Amino acid sequence: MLQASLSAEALPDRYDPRDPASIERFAKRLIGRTLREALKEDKGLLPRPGKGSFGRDLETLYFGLAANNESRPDFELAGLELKSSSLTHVGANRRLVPKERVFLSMIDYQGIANEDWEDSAFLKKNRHILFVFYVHDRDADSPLDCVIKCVGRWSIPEECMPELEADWRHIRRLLNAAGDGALHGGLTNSLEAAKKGAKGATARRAFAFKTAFVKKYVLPRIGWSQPILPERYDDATLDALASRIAAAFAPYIGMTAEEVATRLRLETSGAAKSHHADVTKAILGIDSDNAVEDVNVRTIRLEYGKAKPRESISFPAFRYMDLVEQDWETSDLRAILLKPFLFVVYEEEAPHGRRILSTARLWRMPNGDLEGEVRRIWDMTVTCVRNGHADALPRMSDSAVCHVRPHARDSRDTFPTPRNGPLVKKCFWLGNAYVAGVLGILDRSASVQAGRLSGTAASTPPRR
DNA sequence: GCATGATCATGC
DNA sequence: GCATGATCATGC
Repeated sequence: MLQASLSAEALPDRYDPRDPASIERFAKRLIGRTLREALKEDKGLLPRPGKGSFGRDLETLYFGLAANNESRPDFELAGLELKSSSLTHVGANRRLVPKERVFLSMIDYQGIANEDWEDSAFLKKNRHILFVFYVHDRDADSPLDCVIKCVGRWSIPEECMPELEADWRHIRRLLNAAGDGALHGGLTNSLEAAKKGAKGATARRAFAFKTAFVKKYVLPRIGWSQPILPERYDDATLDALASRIAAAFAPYIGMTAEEVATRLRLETSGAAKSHHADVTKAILGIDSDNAVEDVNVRTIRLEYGKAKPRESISFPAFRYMDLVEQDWETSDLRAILLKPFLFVVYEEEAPHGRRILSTARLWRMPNGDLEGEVRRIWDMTVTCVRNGHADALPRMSDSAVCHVRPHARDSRDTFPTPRNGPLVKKCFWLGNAYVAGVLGILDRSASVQAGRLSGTAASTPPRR
């Protein structure tokens, strides 16, 4: 029945070595999996357990490239260098940050003396990079067992060129003047000459992007952002956000919340009980400690074979005394509904079966519904409370879009009203039939019925 | 089966 | 202790 509207578009199982976009699409198959899983599932390969080199195995086993030596980019025909590195969790919020500097090509101590920046070996090799970032997991035996989080093509941003050039020149100058001994990482800002390989006399240096540079100029440009949610939502932003959300959820469609939690190495106190909201945040790359502001995130549970969710959607309880002082234009309800929703749907795959993530849909309430039906119900509610009818507020049968119902600890949990004494706390709800329409899970006849109940509301086509 | 009222679970 | 998102219970 319900199609996973954001399910992964089929990603290719091979790539065209001349086409950077094709290579990137192929690489993105890795997102959400470990390299070991990808090698097994896609290539039938079983690398030895234990250590192993992520970078080398990625290059040779996954992409089937010959181990490349220096100067030319790994994907030579596409002019694209392959680079993998890791992210790690830090701080109480467990934010993800680059774990270490990203090593680039080795410094050619002799060659660099005669180079200029524009035709440097560094630029030739590293101007265009396909990055593959995995999340470091201290429990994993090998980097091959770490989940790959972020994959994308990247080119050195123009705005970074002056600084990189300055760093590069600085390194070259020191090398020419005083040799290797004069170098250390602290001398430059973005690009450093970092020691690589066994320590001791044999150690050589490679160019490396510093972690701050990676954090600021690499990750945000390859689809990684933290948080993912912007402040304002015109249509263009919303569309852009929708596709990013689609991409973020795609690897997890079809999994249960627990499987997603495991996959994301979600550390929750309650282990198996990991809350759906935390899973959603984790998928979006938002720290679970942080509130998701500016978007109404809601989990929808759908029973097998049902056309609409069992439950309506609640909002915070209102204070009757506040409510009667508000104008619609500046009301709490309007403010809430102006923000987009992210509906995350978990659907039973069989009667009483596992509940799997089936859809994640970003949606904004159409203005007509907001200023029409919702406003009508809001006006009715305010009028009732003002006039001493706070005990008879709009019910579900009054509108498929929006109604009022209790939202309290129990029936003794009350707020004062202007003229009816204390009454159980209540809030506005979005009707489950309306939400079903939004999600596009009502069939036509049901839509018509919901439309009749709600005026134009439920027949409003869902945003794509 | 659904609308309506009631309450739970979690986290701060 | 309360706000918030989510879910349960019951009677029509």
